[in-house]
Amino acid sequence: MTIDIKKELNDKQYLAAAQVNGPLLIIAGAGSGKTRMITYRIAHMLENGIHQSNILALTFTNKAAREMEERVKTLTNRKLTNLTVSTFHAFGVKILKESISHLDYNDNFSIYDQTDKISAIKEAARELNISPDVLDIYEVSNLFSSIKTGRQKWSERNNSFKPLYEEYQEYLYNHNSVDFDDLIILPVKLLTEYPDILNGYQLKYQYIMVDEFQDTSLAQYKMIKQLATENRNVCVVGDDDQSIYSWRGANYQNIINFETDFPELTEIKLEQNYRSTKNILSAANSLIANNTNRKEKELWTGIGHGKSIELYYPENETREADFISEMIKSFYLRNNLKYHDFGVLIRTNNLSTLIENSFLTENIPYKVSGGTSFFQRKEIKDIIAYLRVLDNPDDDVNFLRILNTPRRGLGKATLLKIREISKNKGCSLYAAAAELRWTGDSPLSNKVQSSLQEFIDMIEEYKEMLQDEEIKKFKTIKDLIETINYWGYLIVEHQKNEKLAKWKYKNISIFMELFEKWEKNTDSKDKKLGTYLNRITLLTRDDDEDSDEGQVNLMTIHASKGLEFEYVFLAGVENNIIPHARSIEENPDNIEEERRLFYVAITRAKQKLFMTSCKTRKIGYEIVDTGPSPFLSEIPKELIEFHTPAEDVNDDEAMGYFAKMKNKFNSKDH
DNA sequence: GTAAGGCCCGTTTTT
DNA sequence: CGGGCCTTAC
Repeated sequence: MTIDIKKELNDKQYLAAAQVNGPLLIIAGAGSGKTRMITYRIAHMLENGIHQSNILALTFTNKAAREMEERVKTLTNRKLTNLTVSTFHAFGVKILKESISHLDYNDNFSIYDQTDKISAIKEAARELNISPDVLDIYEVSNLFSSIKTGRQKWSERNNSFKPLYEEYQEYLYNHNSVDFDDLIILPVKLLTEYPDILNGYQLKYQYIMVDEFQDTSLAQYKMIKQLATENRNVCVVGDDDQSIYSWRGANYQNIINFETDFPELTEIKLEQNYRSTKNILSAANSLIANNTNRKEKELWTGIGHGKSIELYYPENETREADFISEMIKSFYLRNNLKYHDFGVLIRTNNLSTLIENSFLTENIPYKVSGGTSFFQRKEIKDIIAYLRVLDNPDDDVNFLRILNTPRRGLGKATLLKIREISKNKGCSLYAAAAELRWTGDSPLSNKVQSSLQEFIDMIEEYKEMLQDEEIKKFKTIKDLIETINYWGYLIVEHQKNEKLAKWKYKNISIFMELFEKWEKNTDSKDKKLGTYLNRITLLTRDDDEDSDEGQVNLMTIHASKGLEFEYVFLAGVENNIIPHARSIEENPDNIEEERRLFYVAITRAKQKLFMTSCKTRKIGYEIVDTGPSPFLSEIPKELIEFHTPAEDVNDDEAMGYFAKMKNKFNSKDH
């Protein structure tokens, strides 16, 4: 079967998909059929005899990667098990798996996420006798990230953190662990310092494609450049107007770097929008025109004007949530829409709670993406920590997490003794604890001694079981959870809230289901526990493939990039939320990035856009008068239908509201 | 030495 | 309101 890409694509898209050789820069406006173009481009390559294993497609999120892979598979009707479609970070893990031994790491390294990183920094601070409360740990963590990725240099202002940074690095190294930044930086190091390794990858990946190029960091760009510099078959696709990750090191400058490093490039602009109505697109265009730092472009659409954009001013955030629910319900019933045709977008994760509550009361099926990831929840992290230690005993951060969770009488004093041995012997905490267990004239009380012994023996036992290929790991882990009596722990910890305990335990069951599915899945050839652990550390949402259907999508604007919905609700369109106060506080120039965020939000909508701007909002504990987002005034008035807050709460609703409040109050105070 | 209860504070966005 | 950290109670 051949695919007629000329017929399926517009002229510009065709040009982009047909040019397989040489560097290509594609500026693809929102909704310009970028994914479609990329999909066809890959299919076109495959049809022209390029082997799938020679293609590397890099994306930003797991979701995007999965989607792209699916689409290519469907289009070409091939299995494509050797096509590499991956996020930057997952690709980094792959390189490290293969070559990290050159850097003197073991390939069963642990990946530390944000939380683990913070604990590691705290540990490092302890080593240096820096009391952790003098540090703004969050800030330090960001600084280290900037230093590591080369975004910032040591200067007089931050020099004082240099010893701590070095200690932190040593800590990671000693515990055979890497952080998220390492997943990019270490591969770059390998590719720079080992020409053989570089050659190997260049030989393998002769055709490279990068999606969401505007969101790549300088380090990620280096990686691309290294891989592509020999073959020069590299296609990057991006839209400077949708660059919303600069705080994480994403750099618009990369588009310029690309132009300098690959001067022979072809540049193609995709400006026809296939997604939104004229009204929505005009609003987006007028808004983004206020940014100074951008590539000139004007998106246009062949679609009609469509419905007007509507702006509502709810009294407060509860009313806002109820309003959104009501609207979704009524449109769902009247307009023959499915629930998954609705997208509810928010600037910050914490805005989701009330909306979720409202969906729950109204029985609207929904799905939140982003936010605290499933795998970041405490109960899941606890179980993962056990698995981490079983896989990599040097992993101190996770050892610390499980040593006394569930409580087994191994507290501060015991830990101090373990630390001492670890320090003297230069070994991991686990090894130190294992040694302490046998010490004859133990400095520990009998009770503690036997508890420690039991703990270590248990770990050893499960370690052995996991190595036995005959036994299903799923069963072993399930067994482990029972042995440590995690359920009992949850009950004790949440005595006053049995529901919470049950919910948490249910999460663990879900986790186990996911694991079992993974283990059973014949597609995954590498069934090592560490492979699974490293995979899930990079997941933010629970990627349940088939559950997208029939559910309203609730997510942050950041998470919505690349997606589209028939109807979009944008909540919290208020000053200090978008643009976010913190962002402006940090640097007034961030206003442009906030505007791009708003732009991304608007351009998700196909048919209809609703915006809500509350008059008051509860922030922390107090009720604050809020003003509408200043960006609203950058959209031509005639495009928006304003709904003045005329309708006050009617009596019935008011009663309902107060009754709810009263109940809430009563149940809390005995 | 460990665990339970009191007190303060509130991470923008994510791999 | 809930989680992390510190103090006090066993």
